[in-house]
Amino acid sequence: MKTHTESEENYIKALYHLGSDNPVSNGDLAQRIGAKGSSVTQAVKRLSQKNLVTVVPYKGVQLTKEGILLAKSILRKHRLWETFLVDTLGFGWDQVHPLAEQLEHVQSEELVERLSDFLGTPKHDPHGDPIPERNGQMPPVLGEPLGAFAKGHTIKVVRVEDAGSEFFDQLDAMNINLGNTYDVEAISSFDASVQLKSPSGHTIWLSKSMSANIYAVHA
Amino acid sequence: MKTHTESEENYIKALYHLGSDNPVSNGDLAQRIGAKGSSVTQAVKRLSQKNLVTVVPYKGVQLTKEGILLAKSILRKHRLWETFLVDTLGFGWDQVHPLAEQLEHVQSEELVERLSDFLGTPKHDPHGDPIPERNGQMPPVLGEPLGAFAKGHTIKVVRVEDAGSEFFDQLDAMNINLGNTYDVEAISSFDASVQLKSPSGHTIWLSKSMSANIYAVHA
DNA sequence: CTTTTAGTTTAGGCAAAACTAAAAATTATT
DNA sequence: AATAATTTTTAGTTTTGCCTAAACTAAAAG
Repeated sequence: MKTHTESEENYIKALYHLGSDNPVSNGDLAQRIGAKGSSVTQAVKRLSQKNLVTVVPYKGVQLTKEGILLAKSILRKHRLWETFLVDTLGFGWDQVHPLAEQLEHVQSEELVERLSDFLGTPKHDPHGDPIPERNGQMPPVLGEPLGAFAKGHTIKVVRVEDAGSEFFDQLDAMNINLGNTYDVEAISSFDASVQLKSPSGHTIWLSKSMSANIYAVHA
Repeated sequence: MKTHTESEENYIKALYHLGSDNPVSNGDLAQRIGAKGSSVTQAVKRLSQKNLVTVVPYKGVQLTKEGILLAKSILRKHRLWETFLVDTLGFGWDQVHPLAEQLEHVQSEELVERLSDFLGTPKHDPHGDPIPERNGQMPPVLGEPLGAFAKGHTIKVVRVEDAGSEFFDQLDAMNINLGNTYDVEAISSFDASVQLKSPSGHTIWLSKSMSANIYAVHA
């Protein structure tokens, strides 16, 4: 696999995130990257010359098969590094994203594989997101949003969506972590807020915007 | 501490390596960096605008106090990552340099300090080179070249100079590692080659060019 | 004391990657 | 359908960092 610039890799990542099936608009991509539309036009031109994307002017950009594979390999690195930072170095799960963004650009197949081995070939990162495998296969995306469960069920938190540091602060304040189990006490039909009871007996109220970013399975 | 480009950091590193006390010539720096002299002239101009070096045209470049501190912080990262790669991920000591060159550019004070803690705040890297401390203090440079010891003494290998992959291959072939002890059986006054006996009774002959890159202390 | 040589700097280009401003194409609205 | 609003592209700049070629400096050789 050839080597790519960080900028290229960032565009590939962004495209993958915005959907690897449907074409992505210049504007959406610009917003996600944090650049102006004109810069994006130039960038995707460069990417298409490397066969990482196909561009239809005025219509949109789409990753090629090669581009998708590259995206997954970057995501693999990103999520393995996040796992390392949390599990091995003791960072908080709200701190690791910007660091992983730097580490994911380090080029070395062997490093990635050794890291994966060292971590025990994890299938999911500290946020519960699936870590792509060497071959590009994706482990399952875990859980459903809390709102999908019915009153009376016991659930286990398995994933949280990265919704900014305030979200994580809130989770920490409520002592909510992956693996925690709760009884669903109520789900408001009015504002979709959720009421949980922890095994220690504490009751937790979650707003809709909180609960929508928390995913769980039946315990 | 401000943030610097990788190119800048590479120049700072090179300058430090070529000697932080005496001024360095454009040519030496160019060779070390792997760029042309003209590129170096421009680069050091940029660096001097950031107060990282002082330049006297046609005479030479020298790191400022600020530059030396930056150099040490990069070296600290480099050597901590090398330690991690060897001790934690099981890389060979001959493999880690290019990887550490990438990892050393990751910007995060906290990451460095957590890494150091995780590794047990090592003072020397897998080659026996001193790891600068947070404050810039340098642990001792270990050992003397094998040729400095006299016949009959028992010595312990504590450091090897990075002299390319063939050198490391040779060390591996001879099973020479940091911490190994040997008896000095002979030092040739003719070609400065060295003859060692390992505890297991094997005798090893080292050419001058080999022994000059191997450092030891009295065991 | 001039000339040659080695080393350094300037000058001018090129590529990547960003920007602004203006033109063109698309989509939405009367 | 015609016009307005939005989006995208083009065109021209900027910065970083490299290059080659030409000019310059300093030191060594004649």
